[in-house]
Amino acid sequence: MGEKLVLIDGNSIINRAFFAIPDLTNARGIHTNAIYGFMNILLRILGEEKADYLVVAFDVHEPTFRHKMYAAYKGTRKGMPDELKQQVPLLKDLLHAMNIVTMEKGGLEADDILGTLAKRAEAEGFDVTLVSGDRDLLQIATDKILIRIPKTKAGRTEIENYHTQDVIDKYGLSPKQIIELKGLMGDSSDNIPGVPKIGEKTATELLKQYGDIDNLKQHIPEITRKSVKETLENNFDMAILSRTLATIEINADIDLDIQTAKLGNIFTSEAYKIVKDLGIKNLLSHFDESAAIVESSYSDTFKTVTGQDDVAKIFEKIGSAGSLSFYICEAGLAVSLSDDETDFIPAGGMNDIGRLAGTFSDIVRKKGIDITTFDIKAQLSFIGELADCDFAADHVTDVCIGAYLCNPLKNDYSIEDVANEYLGIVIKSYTELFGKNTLSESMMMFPDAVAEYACTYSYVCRMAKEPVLERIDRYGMTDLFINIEMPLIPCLYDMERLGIKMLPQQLKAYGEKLAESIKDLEDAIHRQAGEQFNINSPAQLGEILFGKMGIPGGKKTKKGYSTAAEVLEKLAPDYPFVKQILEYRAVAKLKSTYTDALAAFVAVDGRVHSTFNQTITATGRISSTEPNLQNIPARMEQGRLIRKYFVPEDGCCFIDADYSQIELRIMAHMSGDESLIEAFNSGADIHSITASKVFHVSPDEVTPLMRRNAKAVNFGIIYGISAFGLSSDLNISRKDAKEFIDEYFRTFPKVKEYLDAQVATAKKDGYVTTQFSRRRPLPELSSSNFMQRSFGERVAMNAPIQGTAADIMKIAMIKVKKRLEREGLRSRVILQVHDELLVESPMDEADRAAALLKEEMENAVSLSVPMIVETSRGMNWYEAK
DNA sequence: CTATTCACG
DNA sequence: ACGTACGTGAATAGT
Repeated sequence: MGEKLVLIDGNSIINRAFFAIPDLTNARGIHTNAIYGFMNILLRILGEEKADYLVVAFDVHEPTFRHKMYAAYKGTRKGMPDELKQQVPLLKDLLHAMNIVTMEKGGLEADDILGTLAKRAEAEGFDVTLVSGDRDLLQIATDKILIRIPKTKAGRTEIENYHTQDVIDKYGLSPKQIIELKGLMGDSSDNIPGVPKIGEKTATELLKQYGDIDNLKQHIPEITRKSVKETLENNFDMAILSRTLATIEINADIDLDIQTAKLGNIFTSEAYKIVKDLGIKNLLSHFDESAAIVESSYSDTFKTVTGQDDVAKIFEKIGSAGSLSFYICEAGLAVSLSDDETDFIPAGGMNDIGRLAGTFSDIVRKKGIDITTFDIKAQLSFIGELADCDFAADHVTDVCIGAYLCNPLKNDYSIEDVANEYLGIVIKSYTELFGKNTLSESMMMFPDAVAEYACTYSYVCRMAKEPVLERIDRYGMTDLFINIEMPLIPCLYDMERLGIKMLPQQLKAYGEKLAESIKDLEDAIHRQAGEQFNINSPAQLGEILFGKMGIPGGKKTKKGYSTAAEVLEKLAPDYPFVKQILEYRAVAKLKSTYTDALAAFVAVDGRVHSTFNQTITATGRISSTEPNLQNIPARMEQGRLIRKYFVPEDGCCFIDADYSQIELRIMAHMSGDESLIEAFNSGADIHSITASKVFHVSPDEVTPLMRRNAKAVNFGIIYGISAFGLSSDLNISRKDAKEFIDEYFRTFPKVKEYLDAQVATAKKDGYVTTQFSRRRPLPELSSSNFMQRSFGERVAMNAPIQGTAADIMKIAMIKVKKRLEREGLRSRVILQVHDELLVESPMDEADRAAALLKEEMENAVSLSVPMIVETSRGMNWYEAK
């Protein structure tokens, strides 16, 4: 048995991967699907073959000998989309990091390099495996050269294998005759006009009979089928040319000592870093072992401190430090006092975590030390006293939030990503270190790893602070960071800590009522369907509605019929059955999400403590989870009743303060459109005024329909208007929708100018910004894909508006908190729902609190239109709206 | 683990 | 010609 050489057609495989795998984009907007797909195939091949040597060949973007032969030749590089083209150099970098040899040569295609290497290696006694998606390569197959062609079947990659006999079995022709076959059939991608239009069947038959094209020429007169005979007579030269173009060069001038392609360790730490940097999570596990050998000289500076005297010394040092970074968790406290000193004090014994945290907080507060950490809100459960510190004025730096501001598009912000992106070092992620174990479990099982984890966390914060702040500054977001994002943290922490009182028993009772409706509806639906089925399953429901019952509905989703409310609502007037489905859905949703699930979140204090996340949204809004209190039903009465079970503490009431039309007002301000500004200054209902102006009628002639249309246009404008979107929303023709939009823009010309300018800026700079300089990158705008590009354009119009509204609300929250504290009131903001604050207020100060709220929110910023806030009061959330 | 659906602003 | 409104989170079904 000879040694084995594996050859891979880089261009062919990456192309195939690109089209087979759905678009994957990492946080920086870099497409990675083709790299991922390529690596999957590569790793699979290497897993199946005992390869001793490996070469990946690529095409070069310059004319090959085939172009010289035939000017119209397009070869394999035609039409490579941008998203794919960008991935090629990245793949090469990754391959090089894996110590894999790549080859490319001017004037040659990858095929020629592979053919030459394959034949040469065969002659030297190697076994060769050649991987390509291109069937032309079959001409190279021998008993020693295996051609492997990956194919995607039903989402799974299968690889077809061809030695000489396999080619004969499949095509009835020898490998050499494959070239003849290509010649006769021509190759549409070679763009050769006039090549005989002979199909595969006919061509194969001819070749079986006559062997090759040259011999066939002698026998053309014998051919009985007239059309075949004519095309051959007329286009014979082209067949010869086509054959020449399809012939793979096996004696190309290539200089490669196969020994240099010896396969070594491909899972290097460099490769790990690249894969991690590219954000291809599914690939990372292959490289896990290398993470263990990643150089970590910085960890020499980590120390675990236990003795009381030593611990006291550390706290002394903390007291005399001007600034420090830290990380505190149930396992203990890690503090970085300089670039080469990070100490970890484990919790336990005399130093229980409460005491450690208390001592630490006291010192930091008393001395006014500047502190840096990563996600401080999650650590305030230990060091809550620090929530009273001045988070602005540089006293607190949260590196996590800083990283979010610099790029708000990532799915998550982990300390290891920051270490990689800002420090260029690879650290082990939590999962890599502890798997699915909690930190407390890991403390018992691997105390040393926990210590190292805590120290690394603190160390990375210290080292990343400057680069992160530098980038924030370069992006013009220093003010946003220091004066909005940092001071917001205690606001969110307060809302989480305080929570909101709920009445779980009453809520459950309402749930029971809903359960009865569900049962009735379920029975009625099953009866009419004539069978039992799971109404909650879109697949089963679709089959019943559009299959069994024959209701016209058409397909809409990947997997079959769409049963979304949007579709069913159109059918409801004609089919009472469909209407019942909709009712069922509505009630089932309420029960599952808003009674049962919500009641389970009530803590021992009788309140629900949601988590408010500051680093989730692309626009700067905050989000709420476990439970999400920002999507409690409000639009439908049946759902809105849920709000009756959100109640204030005894002796308190709720005050709800709502920004009126904040996004439209922001658009009026940012566009500077006089008509729109004037409309807001007049104080009347904005949708009615819009209708009056757009439809050219006096304000008292505005019909409800006109107002409804104007409202939809106003919404559409904010979302990044398109005729299609508006038409589907209003259920009108696209032409009519376009009319509305055009008329709107004629009425408010500067709005159009403004929106166009946002898109233009986005295209030029690659991002848009809010009034307070918050940045939203738009990688989609450079896409060659129409749909993605259009999406980018809509986002360019929407993000500055939605984002500015988020900025303003954050400013208001900070001001409201400060003012409440300054005035010594006990009223507290307990919820934020994007343009609304819910305040729990003792009865005796409710009037003051309401006035204060309105004043601070309305004057949070000064725009060219008034900010109007409406407040209302109630003994539950339902009443307070 | 992904797709579908639906609740909110 | 292409095929969508912007931003979220949670429950459920089914691979």
